Amino acid sequence: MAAESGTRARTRRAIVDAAVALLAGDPTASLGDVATAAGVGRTTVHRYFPERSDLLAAISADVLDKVEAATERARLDDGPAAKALERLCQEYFELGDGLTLMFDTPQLTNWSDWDEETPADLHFLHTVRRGHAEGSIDAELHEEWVRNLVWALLYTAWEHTRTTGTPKHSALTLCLHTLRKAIAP
Amino acid sequence: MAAESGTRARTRRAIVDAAVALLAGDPTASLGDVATAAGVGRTTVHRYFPERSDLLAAISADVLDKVEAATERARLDDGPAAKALERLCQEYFELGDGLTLMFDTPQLTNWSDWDEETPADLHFLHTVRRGHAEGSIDAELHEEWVRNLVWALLYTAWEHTRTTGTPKHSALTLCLHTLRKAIAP
DNA sequence: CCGTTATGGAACAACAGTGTTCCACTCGGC
DNA sequence: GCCGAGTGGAACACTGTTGTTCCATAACGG
Repeated sequence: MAAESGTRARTRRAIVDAAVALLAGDPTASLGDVATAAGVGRTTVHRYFPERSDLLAAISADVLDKVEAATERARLDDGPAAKALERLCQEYFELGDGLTLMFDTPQLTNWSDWDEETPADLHFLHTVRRGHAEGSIDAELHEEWVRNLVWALLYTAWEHTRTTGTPKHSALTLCLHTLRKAIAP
Repeated sequence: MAAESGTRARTRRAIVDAAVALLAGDPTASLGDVATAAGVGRTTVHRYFPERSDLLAAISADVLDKVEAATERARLDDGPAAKALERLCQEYFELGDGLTLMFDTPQLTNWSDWDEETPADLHFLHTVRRGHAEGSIDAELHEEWVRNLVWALLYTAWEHTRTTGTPKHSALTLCLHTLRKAIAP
């Protein structure tokens, strides 16, 4: 795909970012709302994303990119697997709204890209197996369960900040504390 | 409220039950879909619940009732608090779709009834505090965090059965195993 | 068995969201 | 400054959902 002009790239980003923030709060928000939140006209949104599904696909790809990048940063292959998962948890926590969105908008993850076998996912599952082998992760907990558990804890942590007003770092601490104990052998 | 005729009570139940099952899968399902799922005409749905919000309110009340009943059955005041929470987890797990619905349809819980201070909720939080005092629950984990954690684990367990095809009892076992370790001091 | 009670279906108006077109505008970069 | 890329807004048709009304008919109960 040809490189977009600076202006267009910036507008596209504004729309996608606004959409993520908005849809995280209300997955049924209208395109008009997205346009307003992005500070652009509804027409412009349609210019970039002809159909709603196109916008959703773009969001999906965007979040996927961020997840992959976060996974890279966690350096899953370094040190004990249990510690690696904690690092990953910290990185994922930073994804914020993107996290919430993925969690309660399954239609997004069932998209073309997420063949349930994204590189990040495979790397994650592999790390859990490594943890099982080296004894740093409870062998009773199946790989998929650990994956779902991590996502659920992250979602809970964000939810916790929203409902109780707990500062983010405290929520993250609780999240990591809980994860550490849960996966310990 | 005057007792409803047997027929009406039965129809009302069919509609509410169908709505819970359907909305758990897709919170945006139309009233027509609900009617079909319940095996009644759309007109009939409107006869019982003039507006969509009326149906939602009825569902909310219904789920709330079931939560209260499940909480009763768990006998939270008996034995160690940690064990009590495990029993509660088992009872809540049986709520099935109602669980999913509450989890990702916050608009329901923000309804009139759920003043964030339902009897079941208060009893739950009180039990956690008891656990803190008697030392059976990790004092680092704030009451609200434990509550959110339990709900998240339950949701995860159900999600796990759906995506991996794991039998329900296995998912519940994983859920309880994880909870036990997470809240242990 | 007969009347009340409950239901299903069709038809309707109203509404919100979507997707499209067109035109006037403004902003950025050469 | 100028030109074209990029934008905003108005207007439109279209769709699906909602909520309403009316009537024929099925089911239930005494």
